[in-house]
Amino acid sequence: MSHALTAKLNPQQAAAVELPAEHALILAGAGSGKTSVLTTRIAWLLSTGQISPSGLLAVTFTNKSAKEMLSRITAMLPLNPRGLWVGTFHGLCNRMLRLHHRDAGLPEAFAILDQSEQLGAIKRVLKLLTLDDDKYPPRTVQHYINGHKENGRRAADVEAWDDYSRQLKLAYEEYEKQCNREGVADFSELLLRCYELLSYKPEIRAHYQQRFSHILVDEFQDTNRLQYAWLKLLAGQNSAIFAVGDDDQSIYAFRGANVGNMIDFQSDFLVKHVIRLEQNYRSHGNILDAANAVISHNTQRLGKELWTQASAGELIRVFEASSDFEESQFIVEEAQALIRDGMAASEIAILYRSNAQSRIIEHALFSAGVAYRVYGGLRFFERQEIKHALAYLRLMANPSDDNALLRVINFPTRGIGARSVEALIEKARLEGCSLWQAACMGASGRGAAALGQFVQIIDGMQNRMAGLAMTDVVRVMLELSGLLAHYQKDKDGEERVANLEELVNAAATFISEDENNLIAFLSHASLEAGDHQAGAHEDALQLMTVHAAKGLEFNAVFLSGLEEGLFPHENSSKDQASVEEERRLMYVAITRARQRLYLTLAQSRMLHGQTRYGVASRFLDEIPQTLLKYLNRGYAPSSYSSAAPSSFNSAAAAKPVAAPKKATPEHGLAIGCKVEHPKFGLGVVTDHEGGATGNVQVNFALHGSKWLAVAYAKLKVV
DNA sequence: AGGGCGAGCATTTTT
DNA sequence: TGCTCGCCCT
Repeated sequence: MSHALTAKLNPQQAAAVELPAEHALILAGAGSGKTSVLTTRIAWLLSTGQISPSGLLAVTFTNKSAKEMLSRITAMLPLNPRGLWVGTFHGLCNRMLRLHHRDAGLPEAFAILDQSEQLGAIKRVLKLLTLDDDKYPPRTVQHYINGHKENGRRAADVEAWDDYSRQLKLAYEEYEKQCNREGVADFSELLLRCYELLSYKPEIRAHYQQRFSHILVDEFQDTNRLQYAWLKLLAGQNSAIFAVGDDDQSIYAFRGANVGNMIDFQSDFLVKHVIRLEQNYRSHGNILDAANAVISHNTQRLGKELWTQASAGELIRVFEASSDFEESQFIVEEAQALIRDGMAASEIAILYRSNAQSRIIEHALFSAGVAYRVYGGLRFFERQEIKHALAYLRLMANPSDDNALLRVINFPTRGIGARSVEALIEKARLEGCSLWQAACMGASGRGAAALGQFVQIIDGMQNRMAGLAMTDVVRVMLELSGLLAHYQKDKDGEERVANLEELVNAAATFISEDENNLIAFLSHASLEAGDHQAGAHEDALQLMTVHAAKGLEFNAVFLSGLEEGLFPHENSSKDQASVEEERRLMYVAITRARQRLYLTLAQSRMLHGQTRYGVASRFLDEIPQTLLKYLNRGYAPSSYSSAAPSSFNSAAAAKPVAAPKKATPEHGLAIGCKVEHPKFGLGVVTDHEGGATGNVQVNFALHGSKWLAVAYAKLKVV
């Protein structure tokens, strides 16, 4: 039995799949077949009869990987996917909380707040407490609250020592109260609430601990403290945790991921089995050598080196452009050449460190008429009209949801202005009730009629939804709320109307195992915001940040903006730890490429409305020269002309670029000149003033930008 | 109520 | 430079 499943695996993969029921850590390098190992492990456990489907819990970070895992398991074994506990951390916690909402202290129909809704809720709290927006920016407070929750701390557990921290703590306390009153949970609340449920309810904890004999975790390096604690609690003494991850691909520390969990895991759980998957099935040798060379500069590693049976392949192509404009021209022409040679556009990715870099590339692609797709835009359930519609649906499920009520009480406009809303809020505060209850009590003065009308609308929806299928519930809502009519009247509302109709389809497609469809549908909408953009499957060039590219692979990859300050980002080049994270990001970027990798940089770049002159990224220097092929080495700052022909068979030539506008001063240190300083090292001249006896501004690779007196600074032109 | 405008700001992001 | 946010004006 096991032979059939593991036949296609290499010895390390097979060993991992067939490990005994004990804690294990699988260090899976990029492209080493980790998903195969994870899914085959599950199939092996099930098919050898070691566990039944209900004894298994597999957790991932994204819905995409959860779906991928499910479909691969069900392809190997005939199983009902609904019975399997395979999902995201948030999805699984939501599932448990719905089942035990009473024990968790949540209403049955609790709503899930996404990031922006949480921010809105926090703004209301801050307003209530009359905290100054400048001193307590909502985003900061949000970060503060989530940070504490992700470390398992309730407001009561937070220490406050001065006025500032006392106010923050107070805001957290008020926010907690507000969420409880309204029956809503934000994303981190799902995890924390579930963790507390398991901590405080021994019988529930015992139930799940006995039930799940095997817990499998994907992308373990991305777990935060709370997720780790949750896993530990769930595992108890009897389950085996099978954790798969890659410390070298840990790129989410900024949102709480704690790579240290991998080390803690080994000691906390006395892990006996550590298996390294180092054979890479994705990239050619030169690409892997480059990745290995770069990542070897990191000090905090568990240790791993990728290798491949594939040939060395092509050299990595480096293009140093004079400007960001020229850089994007180069990328577009080169990509067009690849497409002409038969490569599918969707197999070509253009990666960048920050979203702002996409603009100029998009412009170049647009001018050249090349189809492209940018990842990272608004998603379906994040659209304004969909949010409005969902708010009505939420009110139908739970009218005490003040967030939802405030969103739509006057949308479409029905004469409930800011004054009426203020009065309503005040009334609810005095009565200690929800806005809905306050609204039901009726209002005095102007606006009373409008408020009554709103109450009737919601009541009407609730009355008519009984016994209806989800699609009809959505239709009734669109009708009675006036949303559909509103957008139909709007001359630019065509797309929004189409999206609302799409929402009806989404409801139709949504088949739930849950008995209360509306609540399940709303959870689904909050937890899976949907695809990033329409046309996902068109044949188009793929544009995305390096972060977004994690987990993906392409035949050809352009990695742009390889300059100090951009990549590594200047905000991350101060301390060693963040430089190491940037380096892991570089490692992720390089390992996305199967056959061909381009590294591009620009000497000058428009950033925040100013032209900046950058120095080549340190990461470029960390790649052995023998792996690189400079497409335009030996350019001169005043006339770089074209690159050597570099594509398979075309001469994609970069256009010559005009010389710098400012006249060259007498000392010869023109803008763009590379110089070396005895103390600060290498840099680039970015500005000058006062002629031969004046000053020059130099942007040093390792010390940032400085003004220096030409007469004294021992600058050497290099 | 909704648009216009100026100020301020500007990694990375899933759930 | 280009966007978002909030405020003010109509």
